[in-house]
Amino acid sequence: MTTYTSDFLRVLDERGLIHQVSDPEGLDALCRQGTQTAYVGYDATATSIHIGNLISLTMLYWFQETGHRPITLMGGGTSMVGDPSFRDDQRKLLTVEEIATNIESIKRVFSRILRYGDGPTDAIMANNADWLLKLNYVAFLREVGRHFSVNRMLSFDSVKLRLDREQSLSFLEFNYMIMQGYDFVELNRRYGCRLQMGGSDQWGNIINGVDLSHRMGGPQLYCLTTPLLTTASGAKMGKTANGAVWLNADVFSPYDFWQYFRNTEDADVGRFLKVFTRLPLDEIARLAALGGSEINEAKKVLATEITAIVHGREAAEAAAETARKTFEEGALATDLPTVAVPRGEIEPGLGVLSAFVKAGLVPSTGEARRQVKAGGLRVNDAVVTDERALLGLGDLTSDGVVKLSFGKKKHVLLRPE
RNA sequence: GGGGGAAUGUCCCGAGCGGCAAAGGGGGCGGACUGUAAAUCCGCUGGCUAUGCCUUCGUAGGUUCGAGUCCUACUUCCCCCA
Repeated sequence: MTTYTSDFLRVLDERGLIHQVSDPEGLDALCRQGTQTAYVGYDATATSIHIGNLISLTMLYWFQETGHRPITLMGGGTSMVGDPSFRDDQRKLLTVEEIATNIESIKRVFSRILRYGDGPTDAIMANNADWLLKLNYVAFLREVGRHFSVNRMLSFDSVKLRLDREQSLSFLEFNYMIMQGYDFVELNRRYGCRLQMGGSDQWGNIINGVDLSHRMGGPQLYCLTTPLLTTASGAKMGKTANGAVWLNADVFSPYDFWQYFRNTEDADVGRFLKVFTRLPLDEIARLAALGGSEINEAKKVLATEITAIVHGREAAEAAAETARKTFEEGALATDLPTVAVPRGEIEPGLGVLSAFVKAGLVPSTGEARRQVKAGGLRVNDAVVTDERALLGLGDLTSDGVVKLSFGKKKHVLLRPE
């Protein structure tokens, strides 16, 4: 299947967002028959979703753009269990309160990307806690559980890792795929949802839902997954020294977010532009073709466009400007990430090592000490050579801050107050 | 049901005669070179109020001056027999 005739699948295909489709012809035909409904499920296991999730969210965006109705499903119920897919250990169990907090926090990003409301193609926010938590155990087993074969469940790649690693897979977690399968059927009943999308690691879970619908006498459902994004040198995307690249500004600043994409490898620029931004394909082709150091221009466009989608145009421009001042002019950009320090701590002299820890640039004074030896720390652009040096009010620049740098790229301003 | 084996540095894999903060990789971070890229080379890769102190080898006890290393029980997993 190489040529799609529906707007939706054509766009996804052109942008390299399709990894696998359960029935390409069938889905293509369906998408041409007026407004359809599709969903993506999001775990509530953290206070924010990350760039891995941004891809599926982008698919929902294109789904809506091409005249359909997207559903974002919050895993209020499934997060009580935890998805064991491709994990080598059990997740820690979340409390009901943690899940509720996470959902509230996660929701904020969705409304930037999708248009919610009551219109025919307005997005719907659903929560599987609404039906999963009410289920009666035995009734559920008889109605749904009987359609699942344990033999088959054990054959899924998603649990292989766990089994091969000789780690226990609890019955609790084993139920996850059943719940997710049931979600699909339930969303079909409630909203006529016919398609579930997700990352390629969700294929098994989604297919279970497609299967379950069959067995329960429901309509034909479809599954579409995106490729797992890796960088050209093979690393998984979205990991930094400090953890994942989150979409919520309070856990991962727009500036850091912009920087993350600014540092994209040359070989990835074209692909990332297609996957993450909404720029026209001919414009992307032009940018990706830039050679040598000119490709840096394309990286800036990439960074600004994605940041604008997630954090808004204004925040994106600000991040770009801060970066320009810092890296291209070598000037002090006053809106670099800033950490406030009580005046009382600086006045008597604050140890350089603990200053870097306070700024969040290094995790411990031990690490700071090592970095001094390696020449990786700088105060106001001067390399720190003495680990016992003290920072005082005399180190404040004319802007009243101290600029701390870790490596060439990470900068934080310390502001006494 | 019986017998044998495994679990190591809270990223992963993996050595480890009773003196061990524990070999070696991978990954990650920093430096050099560059273009805030890749590749390459070099260094680092438990914590701290630091010539010392504290916490780490599945969990809990025990033997010992001293235990990752020996003993006992437990947990999880693998293999063989039934």
